[in-house]
Amino acid sequence: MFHVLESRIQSAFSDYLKVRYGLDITVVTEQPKQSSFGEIALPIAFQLARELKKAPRVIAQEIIDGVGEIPGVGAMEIAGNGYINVRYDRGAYARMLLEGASHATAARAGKVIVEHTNINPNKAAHIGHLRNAVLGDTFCRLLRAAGYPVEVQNYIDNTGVQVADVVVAFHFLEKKSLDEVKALIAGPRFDYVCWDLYARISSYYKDDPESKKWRAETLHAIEAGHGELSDMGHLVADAIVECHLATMRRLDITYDVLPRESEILHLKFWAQAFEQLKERKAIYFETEGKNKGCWVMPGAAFNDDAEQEDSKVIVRSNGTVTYVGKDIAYQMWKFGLLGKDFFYRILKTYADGHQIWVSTTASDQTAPPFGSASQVFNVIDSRQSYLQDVVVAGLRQLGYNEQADKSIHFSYEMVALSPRTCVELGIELSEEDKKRPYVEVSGRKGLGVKADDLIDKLIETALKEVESRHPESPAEERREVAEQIARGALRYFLLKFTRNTVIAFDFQEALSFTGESGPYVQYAAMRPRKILSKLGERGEALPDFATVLTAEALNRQLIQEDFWQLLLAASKTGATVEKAVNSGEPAHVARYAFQLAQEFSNFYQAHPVLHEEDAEKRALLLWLTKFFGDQLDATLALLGIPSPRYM
RNA sequence: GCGCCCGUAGCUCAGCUGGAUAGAGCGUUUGGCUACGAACCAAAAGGUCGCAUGUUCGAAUCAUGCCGGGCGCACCA
Repeated sequence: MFHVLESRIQSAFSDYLKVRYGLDITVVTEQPKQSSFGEIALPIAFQLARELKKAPRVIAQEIIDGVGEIPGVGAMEIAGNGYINVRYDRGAYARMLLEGASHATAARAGKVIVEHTNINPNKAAHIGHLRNAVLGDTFCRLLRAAGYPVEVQNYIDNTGVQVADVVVAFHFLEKKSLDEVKALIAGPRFDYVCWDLYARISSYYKDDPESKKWRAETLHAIEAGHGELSDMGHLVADAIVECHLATMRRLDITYDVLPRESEILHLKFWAQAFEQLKERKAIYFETEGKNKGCWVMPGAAFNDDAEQEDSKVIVRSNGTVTYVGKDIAYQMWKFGLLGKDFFYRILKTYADGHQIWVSTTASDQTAPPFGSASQVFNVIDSRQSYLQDVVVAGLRQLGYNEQADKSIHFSYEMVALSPRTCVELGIELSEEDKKRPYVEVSGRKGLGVKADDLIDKLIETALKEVESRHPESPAEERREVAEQIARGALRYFLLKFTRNTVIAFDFQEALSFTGESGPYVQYAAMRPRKILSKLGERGEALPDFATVLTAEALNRQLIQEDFWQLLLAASKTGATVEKAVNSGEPAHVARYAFQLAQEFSNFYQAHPVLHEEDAEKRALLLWLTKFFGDQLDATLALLGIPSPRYM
């Protein structure tokens, strides 16, 4: 609601400036430094001072006098050297909130695709993958809240080197047959088995470089798509994808469609893209130098200043296509530029009816129309920004400038480990590493925190707390609450950092349920519900707010500053979502949730709602309680965090 | 060597489309459960915003240069 009034003020000002001074400028608004200055501050007079050659205060006065009445605005005043501070009409504003004035966000046209998770299906997910998935999933929720139709994709590289390596380990190292691998898949934690195996084969390659020929052989078989090695590749990849889906499900993360690399190959997506790239001279055949015999994209295409920047190989001299090439084809498909589509089948249907589709080479199932988006967000680690630049350059070279502009690398920094956590995990550190603020994880070495281990640990920690506080509750229910708290703790922990901050993962910090944490917010969100249910237990009903709390009554009550500030804070959800979507920063919403929780905890402490005797004030307190509870729950939902019924 | 990111309180981080007295959490010290549950609240201490120059009425925020740290720059993904 806050931003509705804010934009109303902005347009009133800009209309006036146009008429009065003939100026067409965008009016910026800010939050005043101190709440006592009002709700909105406009530094517009400073902006105009030079142009109009007048003192800012004089200009500010002219504007205030001229701009006239703005519905919902109570007063405007000049402050400091020429700030214009705007105060809302408290009663009118509260009344708008009370009536639930339609701030229903308008649906926006143009599908947005968000691609996230994208874990190589060859081992268990780790903490870094969780950051990717939680960021991507939360951003999807925010986009939907802002009115965008969203399609969630999780790309599966099921024919790549990493899958091949695990197949090599099973087949050549462990001499396992297909049936033996199937037995392992049926057993517990197949993704953990592969995690160790992947580390083993990686070090084996190092000790015995000759063994790399196994990889080449396996990769070739997988790409050709037949034979035992290929079958095993599919078996492993499909099983690991199931593990990943289950892990993500624990955090309430799901997908619409899983496009797989095997279909990109077999449905000849690349061949189609290759023709376009050649035809439009986006790539050329190199006849000399180190890249002789390859199709390459000139360095100038993706790097404007460096002349000596190396070209990027797209097709190798042996005729196979690189990952970047395949990614260009995939990116073209996302925008509907390829002239080809996958076939699809339903991979699974969840209890709530949500279906996950997966690409396939032939199908008689009718799938929703996937792809053909007008905007694409690729949630990918910042370490891959160079390659993402090449992909976008590919679109541009093909003449798809509009799509290139709408192709966004939603990058984030890695999750490393704090030295203390390394020690806990039994990872040996060099003296040099011990002094560093963080240590990078390595899948190849098998170093890292597995996602499921972390979630288990969080649940265990939460369960202890819940058990000590609610010994009388059924065990099953306590478990459910503990799971919700764990989910809240983890998602909040991963979201509270802005994207370009390296997270030095630390168990102690992640397991903390106090201070700026998910459980703190969940705890605060539980309190309004508790108050309202206590009211019911006393046999009292909620007053009819709409009749008791007239604009006059609200004005009387909201003179009290902390009530007004509280209400104001809780009305900024929409503004926060908008800001987070525009800046691509889910952390803004996480911080907002924490702020709301703080405000309410404060209120809770200061005003015993049910003990209030003055009827009008009591009605206000109850309404604030109700309103806050709803806003807290809604904000948590935006973050994918559940609100436990008790804690 | 080139490119991208980071440097703000003891620690971990917000704030960066320039704007009023630079903010949180943790930790430290102190106080608050006979209240709608203390996973809470209140208070205190704690800052050359890496350094320098510039632009500006005004810089943590923009520009340039330096210093320190991280990550990229494969016919791997």
